[in-house]
Amino acid sequence: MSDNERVGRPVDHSKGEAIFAAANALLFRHGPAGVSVEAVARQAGVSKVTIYSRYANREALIDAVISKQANHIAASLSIAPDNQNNAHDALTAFGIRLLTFLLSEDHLSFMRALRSTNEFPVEAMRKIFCSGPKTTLDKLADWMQHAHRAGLANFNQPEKSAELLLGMLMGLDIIRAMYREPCQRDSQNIERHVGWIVTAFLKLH
Amino acid sequence: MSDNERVGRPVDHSKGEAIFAAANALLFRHGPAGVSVEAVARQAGVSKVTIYSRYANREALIDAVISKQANHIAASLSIAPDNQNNAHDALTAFGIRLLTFLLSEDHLSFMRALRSTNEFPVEAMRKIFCSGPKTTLDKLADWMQHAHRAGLANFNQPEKSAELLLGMLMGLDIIRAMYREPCQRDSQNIERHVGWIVTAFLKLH
DNA sequence: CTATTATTGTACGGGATCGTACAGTAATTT
DNA sequence: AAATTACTGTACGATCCCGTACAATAATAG
Repeated sequence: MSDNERVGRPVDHSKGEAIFAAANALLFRHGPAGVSVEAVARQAGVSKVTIYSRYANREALIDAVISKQANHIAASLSIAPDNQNNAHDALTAFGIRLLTFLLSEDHLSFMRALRSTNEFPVEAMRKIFCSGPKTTLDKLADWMQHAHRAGLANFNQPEKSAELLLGMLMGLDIIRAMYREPCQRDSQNIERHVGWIVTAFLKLH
Repeated sequence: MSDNERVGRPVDHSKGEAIFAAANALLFRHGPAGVSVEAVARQAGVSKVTIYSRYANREALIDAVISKQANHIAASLSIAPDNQNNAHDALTAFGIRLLTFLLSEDHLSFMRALRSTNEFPVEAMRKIFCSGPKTTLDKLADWMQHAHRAGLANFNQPEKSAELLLGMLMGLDIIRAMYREPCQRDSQNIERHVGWIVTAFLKLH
């Protein structure tokens, strides 16, 4: 609507997408240091000015990429509050989804792209944490509280139990990812592992 | 000895220490990107040439800092293979030491300093991983194997059990550290947490 | 003192990047 | 066609950094 009302050459949205895609690829392949405006322009087949017409500066561009990915992660990780018949099955399904995602190239790249202090301010990191791991933890704790009231298991400390289960599921895999150790788990391995962990976890409750 | 045999102005070792300390501080405060040779020289109160007389180039300087810290970490984390009377006490002591270290400013700074792909090559990251988490895991697994043979508990899959315990102990704390969430645990909290975890862990064996 | 080595300060060439400027070209509305 | 907006390519100033060179100074051994 406002597009058709305006005169002059219309904005080429494919350029915007190319810019974002290029920044995304560069960030995940080479980290923030690799996201130079000139490299993005080169890879996107776009002029530098076009980038600056969409983002105030380099930092805003990187923030946009990180932010989008964080939202994507948040959307990917949740446990359905409805599936409350069988604790073992529900937690197993959740665990498989969780580990599959955590060990996916997408997520590993994202983790590697995250840098420390000065590249990304504490505030931005916290935002990502809240929309990622924090949300997952909270939703899992909620689910456990409901399951507890439904008499499914003895989750009388849902927050602690939720964190315990997450820790048990992840083991050292997150640390391996941090240090870029090659991932050892295929999907079958994940299923076996999650099954074992959930069984042990429920034995404690 | 070789110092006294040589003629000419002797090397001022305090300069070397100042350079290392400055590089260390800059790396942990601002990450690799903040370790410019000029900044190190400035902060160490030393000329750039003096730095280049000790390190071949910027990368060698950063490598030295990382390497030293990795060795320090490796030395800090081990479970004594002798304490095999009481599994609960031994594992609790180990867990407290582990968490205390993992949540220490030293280690958190180190983690934050570790960056992704291109700043540090995969090879360097692997070296750090092996001398850090890998060693800890292996030593714990060894301990469990001995404990199993001694009839202390049913650790018939020591590697899996060791990783499980580590995951249970860490929970989401490592992830919180990654995202620079403020650490919530004081020493009392750590003791309570570890006690609870070890009790649960042993209940499974 | 002399020879020798360590260290400093300044300066330089080479490179990369950021963000902007400018003139020209492309696409669209009126 | 005229006006308007989007986009390109090149170039530029500013900044930062690396690694080296050079002359001068400091500290030691003989």
